[in-house]
Amino acid sequence: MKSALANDTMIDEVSCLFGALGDASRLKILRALLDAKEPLSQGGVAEVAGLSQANASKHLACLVRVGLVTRNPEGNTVYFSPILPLVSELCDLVCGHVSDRAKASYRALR
Amino acid sequence: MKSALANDTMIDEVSCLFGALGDASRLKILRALLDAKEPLSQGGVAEVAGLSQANASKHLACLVRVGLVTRNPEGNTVYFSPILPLVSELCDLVCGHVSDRAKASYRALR
DNA sequence: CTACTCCACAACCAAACAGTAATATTCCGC
DNA sequence: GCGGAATATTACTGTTTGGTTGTGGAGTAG
Repeated sequence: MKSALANDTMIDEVSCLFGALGDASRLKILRALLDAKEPLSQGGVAEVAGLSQANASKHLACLVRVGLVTRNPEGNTVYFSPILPLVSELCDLVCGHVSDRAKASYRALR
Repeated sequence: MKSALANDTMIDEVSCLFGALGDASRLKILRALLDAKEPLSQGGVAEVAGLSQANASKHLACLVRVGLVTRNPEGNTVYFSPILPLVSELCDLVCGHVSDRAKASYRALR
């Protein structure tokens, strides 16, 4: 059977989603949300991830837009949560591959 | 336990890998490699994906650099293959999520 | 050696993007 | 109402990046 990348609109959507994951600041945000077992306010995210307020706002908007994070306003503050298990599975897959590659290249040097 | 995004070098590596996936041309290359059940030459990739020769060369180099594609020269031509099952799993995960979201937003309009 | 094919690389341009600073806006407590 | 806290948005800047064109090198057949 054909790959899941059926048509070109799917290609565009998927590239947007992967593109959202392809930035260190946004990954720090996702790490903050994954490590905290509860929703975080935007301020909390910014503090844990080490980003300015405006910067965190922009990156969170991006993650919400592509559907990796949910946005939940309560009164004055907005709480964000990662989409599970999608986000953790993606990170685990890629992290596993990265450390495997690192191990292999380490062994190759001995 | 903590997320797999342990430290900042891991964040950088992972963002590079996701960034490589976050481009429509590179996804078309991966689709070409996944659909063809055999290694493709660079020219074959460029033709199937609809890219110029130089462009395909650059994108393929990017995919090889982050470890999503293997490079296998034979005589004058270079053959490329996707890293399985990593690439197909990542695409399937994200494609599934994208079509689920599309279905949900469709239902929400009725 | 010549001609041809396949690929890599450099230089360049235009578009996209991350980050910042400053300024709204919305909500809450007083 | 007023002031403050939390978030969104705008304008701007510097950097990055995708695409093209052109060129050069490596391999192969004649």
